[in-house]
Amino acid sequence: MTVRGVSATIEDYLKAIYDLGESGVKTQSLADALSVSAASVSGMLKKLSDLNLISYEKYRGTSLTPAGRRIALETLRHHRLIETYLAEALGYPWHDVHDEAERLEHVISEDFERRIADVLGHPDFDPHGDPIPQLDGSLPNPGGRPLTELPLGQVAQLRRITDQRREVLLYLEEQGLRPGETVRVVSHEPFGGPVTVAYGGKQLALAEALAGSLYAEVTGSLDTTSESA
Amino acid sequence: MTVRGVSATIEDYLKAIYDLGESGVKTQSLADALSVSAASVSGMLKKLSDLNLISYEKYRGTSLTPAGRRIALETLRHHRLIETYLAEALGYPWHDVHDEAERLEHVISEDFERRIADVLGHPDFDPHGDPIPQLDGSLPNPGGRPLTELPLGQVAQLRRITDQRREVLLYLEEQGLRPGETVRVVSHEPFGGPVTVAYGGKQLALAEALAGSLYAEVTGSLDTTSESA
DNA sequence: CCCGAGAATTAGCCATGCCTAAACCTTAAC
DNA sequence: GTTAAGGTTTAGGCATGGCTAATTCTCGGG
Repeated sequence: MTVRGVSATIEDYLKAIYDLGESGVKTQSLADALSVSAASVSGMLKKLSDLNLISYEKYRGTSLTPAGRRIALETLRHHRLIETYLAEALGYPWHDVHDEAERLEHVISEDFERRIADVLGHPDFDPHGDPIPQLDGSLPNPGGRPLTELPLGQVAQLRRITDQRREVLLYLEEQGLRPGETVRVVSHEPFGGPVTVAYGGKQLALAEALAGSLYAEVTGSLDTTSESA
Repeated sequence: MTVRGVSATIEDYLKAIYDLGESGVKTQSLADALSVSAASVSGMLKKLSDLNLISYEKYRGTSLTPAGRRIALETLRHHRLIETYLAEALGYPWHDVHDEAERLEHVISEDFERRIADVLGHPDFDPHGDPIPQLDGSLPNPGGRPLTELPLGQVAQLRRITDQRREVLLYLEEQGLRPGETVRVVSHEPFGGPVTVAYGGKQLALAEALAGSLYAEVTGSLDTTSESA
């Protein structure tokens, strides 16, 4: 168990429920997210319900109680602060921070949390652009829209990548596509076709699903030239 | 379980066996060190023996095999590097690093270890003056002798405090007695009497047992004036 | 040499979380 | 409205690591 009186496993369940949505989280999606059998999830949901961390009606899905949400957000804050610290202070590449943070998040003290937040100047976002839950439980607004929803030719700044898979992040890194980059959507083929994005003098065609996990903020509202509209 | 294929519990047992001595470590001392019942220790010793991490004859005490020692040293290296990092990079006070390191040591990757070692310039000693096991398995020579064995009046530099108790470290810190300080033993009363040490313009009388856990290195071999010999 | 004290081990049990297999709901299609 | 499929829960186990109580061993003193 961790510093806060619940086990690391429980923290992982609450975190997973949190980012699977506001309510009606299904057993099977949790099982998938946690790489665990549905039966195990059922057992744990019973337990979390007894602990008043989730509300749960059998066969009906689950959602966090305020107490459960609080723990989920604290854990997420740990995770994202650690990711940021690993990148900023220890020079970790972007795509390597997740796994390390996944283990560290459960064992650091509040003191540790405070100290790295101080060193980092109380950041709002982690290296993937994900918002870091604040001490008061609020979430900074991440802003931006998925590349799939950006008008063609619109110049925008890449803000966030929500895909968590290491290989995907590694690929984007290799292609030089990371938060902060200025991008422009050149084309978006219909029927699930690829999204082509221009940035830093090159173009890249992305699967639509992947493009949907990249969020960019419109900067100057300047449209541009070339093979856009 | 940790990065290295054994559980955090096993790492703790091996670490405890390691610093309880070269051989013939007794069940009860392990139980005391780990705050666990002697029965639990017996069970675990059986298991560690099956894993070839210790050699163990029932009722005869135990000692580490090379494989066990390797894991103990790796864990200790983690622990002491983390302690050093917490103090140097995050401004932890001396007496707070132990508990935090105790949890972190089991979950950091080799990558993390390498990065903090780099940042710290591959130190030989942690904030308590304990030697940090090196990558090749060697231990830097800590040097120094216990204050109880220093000739009266001998000027020496405080190198190491082996007592692990937080309250004790806090006390020494409050008294300004920390590694690096120049000290001189003023008196040592017989029959377990206190050891009085002079440093930084003040004097302090320490219990003999405590004085025995403070190690100092003779610097200039100058004896001095005043109420010495 | 024997005996008792104290240390160590075994026996039997508990909690946590995981698993597979079997039973059970819910729902959508007919 | 019935039914079959699929998702969910229950039943029954396993591994880890802890506990207490009972047993067994070792060793020093007589």
